[in-house]
Amino acid sequence: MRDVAAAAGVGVMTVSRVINGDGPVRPETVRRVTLAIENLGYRRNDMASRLRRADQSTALVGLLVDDIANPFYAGLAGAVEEEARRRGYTVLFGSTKEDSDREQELLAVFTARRVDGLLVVPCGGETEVYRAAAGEGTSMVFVDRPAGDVDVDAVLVDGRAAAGQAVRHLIAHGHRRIGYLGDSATIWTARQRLLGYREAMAEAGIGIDPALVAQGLRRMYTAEAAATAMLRMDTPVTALFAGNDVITLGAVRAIRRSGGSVALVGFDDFVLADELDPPVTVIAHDPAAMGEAAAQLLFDRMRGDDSPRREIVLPTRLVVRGSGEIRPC
Amino acid sequence: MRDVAAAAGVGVMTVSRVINGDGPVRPETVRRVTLAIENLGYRRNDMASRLRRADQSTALVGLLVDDIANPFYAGLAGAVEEEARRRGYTVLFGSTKEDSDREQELLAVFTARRVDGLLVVPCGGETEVYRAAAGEGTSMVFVDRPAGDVDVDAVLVDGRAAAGQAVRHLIAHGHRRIGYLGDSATIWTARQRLLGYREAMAEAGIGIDPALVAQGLRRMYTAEAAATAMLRMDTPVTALFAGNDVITLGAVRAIRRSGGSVALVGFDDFVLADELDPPVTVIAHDPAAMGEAAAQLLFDRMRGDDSPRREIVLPTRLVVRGSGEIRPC
DNA sequence: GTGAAAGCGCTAACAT
DNA sequence: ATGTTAGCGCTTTCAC
Repeated sequence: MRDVAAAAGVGVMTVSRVINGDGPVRPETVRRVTLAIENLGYRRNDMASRLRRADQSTALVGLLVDDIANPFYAGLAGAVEEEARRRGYTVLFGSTKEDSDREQELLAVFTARRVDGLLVVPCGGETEVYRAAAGEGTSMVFVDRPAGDVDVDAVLVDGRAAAGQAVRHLIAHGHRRIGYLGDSATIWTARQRLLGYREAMAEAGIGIDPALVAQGLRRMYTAEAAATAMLRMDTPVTALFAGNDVITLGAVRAIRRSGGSVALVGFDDFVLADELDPPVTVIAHDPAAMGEAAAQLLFDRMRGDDSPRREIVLPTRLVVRGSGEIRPC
Repeated sequence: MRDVAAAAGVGVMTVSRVINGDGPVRPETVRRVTLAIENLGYRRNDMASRLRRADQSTALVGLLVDDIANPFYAGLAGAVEEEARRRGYTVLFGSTKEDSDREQELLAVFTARRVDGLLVVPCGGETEVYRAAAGEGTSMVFVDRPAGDVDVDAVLVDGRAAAGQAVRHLIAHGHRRIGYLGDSATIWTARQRLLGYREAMAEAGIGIDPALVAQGLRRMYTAEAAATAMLRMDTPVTALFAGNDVITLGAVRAIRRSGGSVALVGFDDFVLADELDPPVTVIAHDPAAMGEAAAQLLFDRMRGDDSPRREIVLPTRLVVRGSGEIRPC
């Protein structure tokens, strides 16, 4: 910048004014400075600029998801980036892989960079880390899950009600031996969905066989194995409820390989669900809508909205396609 | 930091030394400073710290993809983030949505933030922007596609050869009326794949009917419509080659809806490809491997490797599953 | 309209 | 082992 000022024969302050396009500068001076900038290929250092600025804003938001490679979080991330870009913000992102240490590390890195806002899919674990990360000019919004009793906005779906609806749907089609396939119990959404399953079963007066409840399924193949085991029991399941998209894929594979006709309702919609045979009945919701809502909430907070904690519950809907309407033989 | 220094009764430099864990400080002093840090809830401003540092590194890398919501780029992003995190770098990301203006804007934002490295899936357009972005302490690597004649490393697959292999595979199964469904001709990969298609057709002495070449398909539904049109011609296609994952999904839908048995080979593998009926034959390659290779190359460059431009070509393989082996009736 | 000086939060280079 | 001074690249404040 000093070089530019020297080349244009002006002070650094004038260069600053020209770059920022504010403050009074004579058109002729603007031209000279612009020319010098061109010639020297000068580009302002945004970090240095922001350091001295009054608003103390970095125009940075951090996004922490379970795993960006998962289509659900990828869709969410796409919406978040879109909202951020529209407002002139840049997105830092990280995948926690459901590891608290890693989450804490990423949170520390982001806050050290003084992000203005934080969008977090919290993994189960100590909630103290969130309190430490938020505050002092850093707003925070939870996405997909809340975290303990932390006083932070959250955008969620009612997985408990939706899972209940899914399981009641299976029960209505004559099933009583219904298997639950879910993610780790450390994850709030997984617990909620299991709760919905239990409630629907209890409502119908069906006792729950512990062998029909598989938890901790983090990958498609483990889900497939768990589903296969349930299909090969002495008294096999006649229906399965799968707790998320990845698990549903595993269940689809297991059912197809078993050859039998077993009912299935999955949580989360996915591409090609309607092209499988049978098409897969799911509890659908919109990851992009979730990202957008969360981003909007976050930017409201960043703009100074200090109203009480808000919890936005997005709708889910049961998409009937065929796999969930198979009756037990 | 001054507050901490005052509270601990030391100079700011001692605080700096304690935070960075280097330089000689008496254990007793360390304790006092650490305590003051705890009490005041002090956290170093990473941006300010890096501004003054000698290496002039921001520990930031930028990732620019077509669309993060697309599973292919999401997988790539996951690998990039993993490699970056391992090395203590943070990832900024953006989706260009194949819009040159948007790409240029994001590149400008990233370079203004002085990212140490840039991983870019370049969209077709002026190549001048890349020259402007790279250089001056910012390394750059292209992923998935090169850009014109810009002297920048690239990690690619040989889409031309792979597409040729796919089309020859269809020809070997007796097809002559083979439709090409591809993305915009502005995209290098799309052009390469079309080239492979043309070459394989020419090799077999099959003239290309322009009506069988559909380009510019950016979404599943447009691809579906284009495929449907080819299936409903007076002399319909007996086989389709789909230029990417999204287009393949559209083609699958079109074929299933048409009810006929039309052969299909798709570019890019996708989840559930083997669970469809018929299972989909594809040209498979690994987005995560691509992200990893690109990140490694980038970090090598950032470490000062100034060897001539490298071009890493990752392998593809034809995964025979059924849809590509259907013979014309 | 423009420039000089001070300072954002921190570290390099030298003191002591 | 610790403190002091200068300065990273920029903007604020205030003087001209």
